[in-house]
Amino acid sequence: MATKRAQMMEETRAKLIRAAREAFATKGYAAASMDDITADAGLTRGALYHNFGGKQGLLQAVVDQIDAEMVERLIAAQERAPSPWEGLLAEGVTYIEMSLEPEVQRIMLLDGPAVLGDPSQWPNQNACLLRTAQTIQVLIDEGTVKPVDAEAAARLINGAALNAALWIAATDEPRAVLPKAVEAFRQLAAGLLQTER
Amino acid sequence: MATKRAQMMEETRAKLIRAAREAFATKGYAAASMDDITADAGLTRGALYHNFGGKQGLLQAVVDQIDAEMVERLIAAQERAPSPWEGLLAEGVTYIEMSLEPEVQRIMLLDGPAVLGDPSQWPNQNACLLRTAQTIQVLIDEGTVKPVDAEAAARLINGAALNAALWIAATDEPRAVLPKAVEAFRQLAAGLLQTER
DNA sequence: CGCATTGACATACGCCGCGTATGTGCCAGC
DNA sequence: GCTGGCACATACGCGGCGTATGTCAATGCG
Repeated sequence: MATKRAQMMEETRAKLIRAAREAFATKGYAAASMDDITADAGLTRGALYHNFGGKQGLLQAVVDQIDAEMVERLIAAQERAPSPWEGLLAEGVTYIEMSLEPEVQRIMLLDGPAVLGDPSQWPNQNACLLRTAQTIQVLIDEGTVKPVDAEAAARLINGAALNAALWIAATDEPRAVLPKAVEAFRQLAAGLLQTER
Repeated sequence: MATKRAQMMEETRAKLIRAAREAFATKGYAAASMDDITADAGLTRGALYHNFGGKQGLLQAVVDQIDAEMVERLIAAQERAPSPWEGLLAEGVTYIEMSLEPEVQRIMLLDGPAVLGDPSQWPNQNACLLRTAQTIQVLIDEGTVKPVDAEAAARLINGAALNAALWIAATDEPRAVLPKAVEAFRQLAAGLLQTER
């Protein structure tokens, strides 16, 4: 077994991450105090510094966790689709929908990049992005989409979806503009398709 | 003439905004202290609070100023293009290029949204976005692009350009990936075109 | 099985930065 | 020229972060 101390430590980390997710999502990174977070977790700032090195480290851990969950949902969405191309669209739509969740939006799309820098520089290398790039590469190889740079296309696709989500979330009637955004997204994405269809 | 006091006040605001632009761009919003900013401007925090109400107000003023400059450059780029469609592409490319500037990136793309919330909610209503939406609407009216929602398309286009820029800026050789990004952007944007071309 | 060591976490302290309340000098109007 | 008000400076308190130090328990070794 993984020596008692190690599993206690994992438990501690998990409690801190859980409390931090809650606080960062509701109050934002800057407004969330480490004292509050650690108190919620039934600990003190000492544990936080010991496990994560500081506030940024904690945010990084939270980001990594959410990123992992997101990529799992992306994969699920893509696998449910009837074709690889529909899979890419499904990923995009799923990304938009996930970005509507306050937690994702606040932590992954706003505070994350602002505090930790560009997502492509994150230690985890932003699994969501990698996933999309892989999917596009498959489509290029099978001749469905034009031979563009896969990473570039993934970036733009994700960026488009991201901003669509931010826009939707900021409007008064999110459910009214969502279909408009999805439609525009599909049109844009179609630009990647081979012309001789 | 605009009564001496009023123009002194404008001068004060200008000096503060100038110093804040510098500080926010280089150190980031959170790390930039109001004491440093006001000292650079040859003033104190009293002036800052009087004129802008606080740190956020100052950031808002900086954002508004940069946004105005950006939209001016976008218009110039669009007017230089041979056709409205090329104008839209030129706007996108210009947007990408502007987003490569550290000042724009840090203030407009990272800290701005994180601190002030989504750009579409800003008092100025983000002139860049409005501009793109107008351009797209013209293209829809003249039948060049499909009848999608102009605002939605503008959001996605800008979002794609934005993420392309963040990506480029984060890489080691920005000048190498820029053309790849631009190419992918043009392909994506082509998805908006009427199919019967 | 007892002791030393190390590691996980708590406690304590100082500094910095923001916001506000209060003070001061200087321009406008009568 | 005197007064009121405004633009800005000064002074103060509070909260939050980071670090240095302390404490207790678990591990490893004889």
